[in-house]
Amino acid sequence: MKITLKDGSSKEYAQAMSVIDIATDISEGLARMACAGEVDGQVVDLRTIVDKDCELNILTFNDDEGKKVFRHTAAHILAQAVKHLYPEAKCTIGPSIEEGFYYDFDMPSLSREDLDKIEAEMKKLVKQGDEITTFTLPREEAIKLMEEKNEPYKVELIQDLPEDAVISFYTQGDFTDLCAGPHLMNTKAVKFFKLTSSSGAYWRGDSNKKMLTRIYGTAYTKKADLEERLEFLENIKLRDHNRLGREMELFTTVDVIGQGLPLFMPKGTKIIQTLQRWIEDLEDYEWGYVRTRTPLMAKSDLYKISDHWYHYKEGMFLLGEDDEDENGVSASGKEILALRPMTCPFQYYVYKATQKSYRDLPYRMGETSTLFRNEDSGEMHGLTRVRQFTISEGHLVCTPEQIAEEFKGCVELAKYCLTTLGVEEDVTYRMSKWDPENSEKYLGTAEEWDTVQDAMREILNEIGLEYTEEAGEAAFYGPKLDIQAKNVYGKEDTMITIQLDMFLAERFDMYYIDQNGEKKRPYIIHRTSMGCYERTLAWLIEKYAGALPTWLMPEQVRILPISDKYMDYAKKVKAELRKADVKVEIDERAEKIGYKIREARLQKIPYMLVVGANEEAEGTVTPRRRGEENAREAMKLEAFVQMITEEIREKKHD
RNA sequence: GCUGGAAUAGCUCAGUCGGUAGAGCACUUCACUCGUAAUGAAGGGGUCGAGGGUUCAAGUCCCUUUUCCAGCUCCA
Repeated sequence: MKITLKDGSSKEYAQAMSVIDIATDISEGLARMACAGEVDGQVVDLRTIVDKDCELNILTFNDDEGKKVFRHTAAHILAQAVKHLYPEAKCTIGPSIEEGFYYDFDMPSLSREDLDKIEAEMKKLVKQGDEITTFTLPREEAIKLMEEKNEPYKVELIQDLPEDAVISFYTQGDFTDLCAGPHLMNTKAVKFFKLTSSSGAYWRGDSNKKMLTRIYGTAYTKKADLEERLEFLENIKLRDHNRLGREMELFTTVDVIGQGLPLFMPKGTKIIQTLQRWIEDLEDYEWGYVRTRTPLMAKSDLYKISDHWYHYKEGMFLLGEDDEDENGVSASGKEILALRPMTCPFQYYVYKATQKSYRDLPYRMGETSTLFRNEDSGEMHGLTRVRQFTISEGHLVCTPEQIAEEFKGCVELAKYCLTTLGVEEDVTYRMSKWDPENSEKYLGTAEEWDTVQDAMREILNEIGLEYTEEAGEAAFYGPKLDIQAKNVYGKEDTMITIQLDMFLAERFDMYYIDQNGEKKRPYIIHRTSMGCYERTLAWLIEKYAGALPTWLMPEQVRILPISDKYMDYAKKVKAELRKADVKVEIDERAEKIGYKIREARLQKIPYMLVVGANEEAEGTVTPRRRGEENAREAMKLEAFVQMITEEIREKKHD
């Protein structure tokens, strides 16, 4: 193989390479494509064979960096193809993303047919195989070049670059783009790609700016990898909770009821009830919580004390007139009520209702709390983003000395919940900090925020948690530890949150009496143990493709009599299982056994019990476990009852 | 809120040039009483999301609107 350097010299390597791969010339900050690939069927990482003297750092597609370069080049080919077919289109930006790339254009929106045409043009360009070259220009000349090419967005991008920035361009054939690089050496490498979709996207991610047309695509070095990816995208639709949850009759929506207001059907309700009973008992009997039950609405006065009225009014549903004066009184003289978007101030008044001593602390309040948030119409999604939802809400009021220990307890409880549900491997931890650039969005001063954020960081480090830090994600009253999970499409949501609140205790004048008989300000932790039930159910459906662990299933066992001659025995089996609190039904219909089995399988029932002459004669059942249908062995009814009750009690999952 | 797509029986979908609304599954009834992924027959079921317009005539064309979907923005 041959690698050409910027100065024109080249190096020959002994291996004969067949697949195109990537190299980056670090010393010049430029990218070059080299030939790499397979030797005796093995993918070779070129770093292992490159002569150090040539100062080449070779990236392959196995590196994240290599994937980025490869797909970023695919984005440029897309832009070139779009300019060929739509000369009026204006280029903006086109980065690589996880498993693909996109490019935003100022142009009219596109249909699938349009995407197919663009794809065909891209294939032509790839086949043509233009060399990709680069050059740099001083600022003024760079602006001039983009003005000549009538690319106003590029001009804006250059103007926003630092004065002393080196402004680089990449050219392939008749297309030149402002770009920091690096890129492949030649377009012919990007053989296997697919434009997956197009949609709108705001220029610079700002909803006040123009809506552009974004084209998404994905690209791979191997045909098999591309096909595998496309198949994966097809298959995840089958796990999508929004589709599966409706198919399984867990929930539905009704247009006259409204957006973001799902209706739980009997099966979905049963699952949530099981989760809720588990969480409430866990908190109360193992973690020392007391339970509260507080109103779903309150006068605006309450939210003014908490400051929600000023920070979050847009997100609240107001009852009554909404043309209220500064005192929250409407033109008609009626007081404004608002549905609650959170539980905090309600539980604070439970705390305040009786005088607390340091001996009462920590005071841990739990509530299965329904909240209302007026999300914008385009934001709702299935069960993960709704306007009314129910969370395992809680507030822990403690002394300064207790705060670290209590915070750790909350993390431990959250982890226990995740582990029990079998999803602890699927989450990431994020410390959500305030944004000093936007301090008006938050209560308090920079010093106060630094103090409490340092305190949280110290606790997290003591626990040994792996976490990222992100500015601008905090609540207005304090920093959060957010436990994040991705849905099947890769979108991230907060599943659990644990927050330090350093301001509201003072606003609500909460205190306790310390050892010296003096009033002291407590600290408060806001937290959820398993977050929002709607979102958790969505997550579990996608995690288990609808086949939830037995303990959560609304129907755990279905008895399938061969014919109604065995109905009496079926009823006896059912009674035994009911006695053991197993959720069990009999399929009493006069259908053939094969038909009943088919239906039970489609409904992902954990256990089917086929009962006929043999079972009746011997007092046995023949359990057919979900997913292991071919393993069928008769066992005594008592043995089955014991087995399944143990599985349910221990909340086993696959 | 923004961009685009969609909405026809309970569900999944077909419906050509504007000319009497269809299939499969599901449901009901009857027969069958069955051993591990669909027994057979018959029947019922529709203001074609809603409102308006064009037309002799609208599921089909136009406008408005609601909901759902994919993204963007937002997520205190």
